[in-house]
Amino acid sequence: MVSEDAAALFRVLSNSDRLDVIRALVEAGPDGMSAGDIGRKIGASPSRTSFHLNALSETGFLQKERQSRNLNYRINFKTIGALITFLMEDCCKGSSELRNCCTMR
Amino acid sequence: MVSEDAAALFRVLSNSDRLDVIRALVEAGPDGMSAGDIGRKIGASPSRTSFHLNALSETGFLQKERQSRNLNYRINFKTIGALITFLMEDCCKGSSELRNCCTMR
DNA sequence: ATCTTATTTCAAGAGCTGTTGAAATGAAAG
DNA sequence: CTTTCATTTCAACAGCTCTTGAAATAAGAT
Repeated sequence: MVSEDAAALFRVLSNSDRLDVIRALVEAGPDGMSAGDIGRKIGASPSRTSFHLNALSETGFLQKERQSRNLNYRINFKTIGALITFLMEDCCKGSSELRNCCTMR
Repeated sequence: MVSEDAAALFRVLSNSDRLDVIRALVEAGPDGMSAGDIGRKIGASPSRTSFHLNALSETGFLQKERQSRNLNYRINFKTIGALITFLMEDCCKGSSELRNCCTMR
C-alpha cells in the first residue's frame, strides 16, 4: 500500500467518535446497529453521527444496508486488517522487535 | 487506552511524509538517521522535515539524540506496537475474524 | 571571534475538518 | 395523502494542519 492511501485510512481512525463507533459495532457483532442507535450509544447528534458514519463507510471500515426505516451499519474487519498488515509488514518490514511490542495471543 | 489518546496517535500516522519517515528509519535500523538525511530521503525541506519529526517524536514514535552538529532520530517500536495492540485487543476485542484479516507470519 | 553547517522556530496564509441547526429525503403508518 | 420517524445533506463557521521562507539557535571548524 502506498503511504498516501495508508495515511488516508489512518486519518479516518484519528477521531474518537469514529473509534467509539467501531467499538460499538464490534460489540454489536454481525447484526450491526442502526444509525440512530449508534448515535445514542456514542452520545452524538444525528448529523454528527451521520458525518462520521459516512467517513467510516466511504473508506471501507463499515458496510451499510437499509432495513425499512433504518440504515443498518456493521463492521468490516478487512480494512482494519489491511491497516495492521500495512504497519507490521509494509511499513516496519515484519520487524520482530515490533512483533514483541504487540501483546497478543 | 482511551479513544482520545488512540485518535491522537492515529492522527500522527495520517500523513504520508510521516509514514515515509518511519519507513526510512525502520530501514536505517538501530543507528537511526540525522534530520538532514531524513529530509533528503523523503524529499522535504528542512522546516517541513522538522515539523514532521517533531510530531513523531513528541508522541513517542521516534527518539532523538544530538550527535555533535546533527540530531539523530531512530524508531521506537513501542508506540506502533501499542497502537496495533489497541486496534486488535481493545477496539476489536481480540476478534478472530480480524486476526484472519492480518496476513502475517 | 567569525564562519559554516545543521536544525529548529516563527509568522503568515491556504486549505481541510468537525460542529451546529435547519432543511431535505426516504420509508412506513394512520 | 398527510403525518411521523429515521437519516442525510447543506451552509456557515471556528479551529486545526501543513507549507513556505525567513530568522533564530546550536555546535563545530577556521
